[in-house]
This record gives sequence, structure tokens and C-alpha cells, in this order.
Amino acid sequence: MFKGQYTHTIDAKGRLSIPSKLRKSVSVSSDQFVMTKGTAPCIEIYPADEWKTIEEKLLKLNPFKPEEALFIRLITQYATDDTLDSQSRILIPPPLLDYASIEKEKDVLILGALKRIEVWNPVKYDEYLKRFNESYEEIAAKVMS
Amino acid sequence: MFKGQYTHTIDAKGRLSIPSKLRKSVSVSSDQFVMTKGTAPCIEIYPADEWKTIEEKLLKLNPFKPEEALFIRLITQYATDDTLDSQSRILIPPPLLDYASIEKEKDVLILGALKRIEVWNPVKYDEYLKRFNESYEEIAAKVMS
DNA sequence: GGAGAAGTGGGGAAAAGTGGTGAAGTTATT
DNA sequence: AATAACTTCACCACTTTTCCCCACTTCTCC
Repeated sequence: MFKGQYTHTIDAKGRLSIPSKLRKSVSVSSDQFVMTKGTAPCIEIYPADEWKTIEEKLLKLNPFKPEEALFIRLITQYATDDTLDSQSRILIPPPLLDYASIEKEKDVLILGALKRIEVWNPVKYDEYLKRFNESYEEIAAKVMS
Repeated sequence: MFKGQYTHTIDAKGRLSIPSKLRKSVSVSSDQFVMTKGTAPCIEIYPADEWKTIEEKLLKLNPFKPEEALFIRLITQYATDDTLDSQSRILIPPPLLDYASIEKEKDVLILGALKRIEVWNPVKYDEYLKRFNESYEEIAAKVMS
């Protein structure tokens, strides 16, 4: 499972190197990833295996229900798969960078979040945290009870 | 189960040696630990086995629910695993040191707390204790009845 | 007081992260 | 249809950080 936080930079070509500790968390030899737009304003990266389980859930939705069809469009529209290059980097497509307000040659915050990796604009992540008024203890008590 | 208190120093590289008495409390040959931010202003260190039970709870949460996703981010962001080096030390990442107000080359208070080990800035621990008005005797009566 | 264990400090090899160049393939233009 | 220009992707090289190992000091327990 992914965990930890890391600060890397997106280079001028839109490449992002995946922290080695996160790479080691992935089931061996699977350097295939799928990235898509996050439900929060970030980029979500899934190992290919994990993406399959999400895809299965999507397949159970009914595309004739407008709302479910919309969700399918939104999530698949931005989905891209890629394999790591020889320097363990993935190439992030411009639409995803736009969505997450990430600029090339700037620092990004990489979060390990169990089954997925999240990539944030550090400023946006701060703003995101501030939107919630509750303290860590309060949330822990509510969610983990 | 961990118990006792110890005073060690964080070295210039952010390393902390785990007291030998605590090491002996851990189930044999498991020198794998996971540390994360405490609900109190300290660092919590769990043996890897113990952490798994926490992780299982987290995996049952639904990352498409905003509040549950937030909690996953908060707890996993600070989670780091590490194994003891040949001198029985672990490396504590800067974000955790910041959170617990611990500086390098300073003394820290290490507490054995049953299933986990806690690392405190000694000053912060005093402040923490003073926040509670009740006496030891009163708390005991309330909690243990 | 001595021997062994525990705790602290530091240096060097190896890996991780970043930047860049060149070849191959694609598109466009003459 | 051929050539030029641009984009894409794989590979190479350098810098920085990490981590592993060795050495010394201090404390503990006979």
C-alpha cells in the first residue's frame, strides 16, 4: 500500500519521476500505471491491476442513466495509461496538468494514499485542507468508529 | 507490550535509536516499523504487524466519499515505514519532526505505550499534560471503572 | 574495575532524481 | 511524392541524496 509524502518536480516535458519508495510498494514488475483526474483537484495514479477493479465497478453502472453515463465520461475522458521510462518517470498529459493546476518545471506534492498515488499542486493541497474545519482527532473519531 | 520512558537524542541526520528494552518487547526478528503522526502532537511508531491491522481498517473506507478520502490522505501522508539499521536506529522524515516540534541534535522523550512507541518533544509533553485539569486519581476512576 | 552492551557520530559507495540530446516516427508543405 | 519541420520517445550523463558500514564514547552489570 502506498504511503508517505514526497516533493518532486515536473520537468519541462511534463515528466514526473515516481518516488522509489512508492515503486517498491507496487507488486513486482508492474510498471504499468493508469492516471486520471481525481475526485479532489489532483491527479490520481493507479497501478494497472488496481485500475482494473475500478473499471469493473464502472462496468456495473448503467450508461442509460444520465448521471451514471456522465460519471463514466468524466472519469474515462481523462484516463491515460503509461509505463515508466528507464528513469522511472511517467509522462502526464497536458489536460491532467491543467485540471490539477500544475505547471511544468514546478514542484508538486506526491501523496501515497493506499491503493493510489496522488499528485497535487502544493498550494491547492493547502487550500483543500483548509476547506475542512474539523481537526484530525475529530475526523479520526468519526471515520474510524 | 511497550512500556517505560527513555531520553535519547535525534542526531544531525534525523536518526533515532530505539531503546534496547523496547526492542526486546517486539515479537522476534521484526525490525520493521511504521511511524506516523500521532493524534496527540507526537510521533507514533508501530511494529509492522500492528500497522497492518490499522491499514485493514483504512482499506474498508470508501475513497469516493470526501470525508473518508480526507482521512486516508491525512493518515497515510505522514506514514513511513523503515527498518532498523545496524545500530538499531530508524530515520524519521522531516515532516514528522516538524509536526511533533522536534529538532535535530536535541533530546526527545520516548514513551512505551502498549502497542506503540511515542516520541515527544519533552517541552510539548509537559504542555500536553498541563492541558488536563483532572488528577491522575480522577482520570483513573473515570476510565477504569 | 573490567568487559560487554547500548547509544552516538561520521564518511563513502550506491541509488535516486533531474536535465538534456539524439534518433525515429509523424505531419505538413512544396 | 519527396523533403522539411516538428513531435515523441528512448537513452545517456550529471548532481544530489540516501543508506550502509565502521569507529568511538558512554553506560550497565558483573
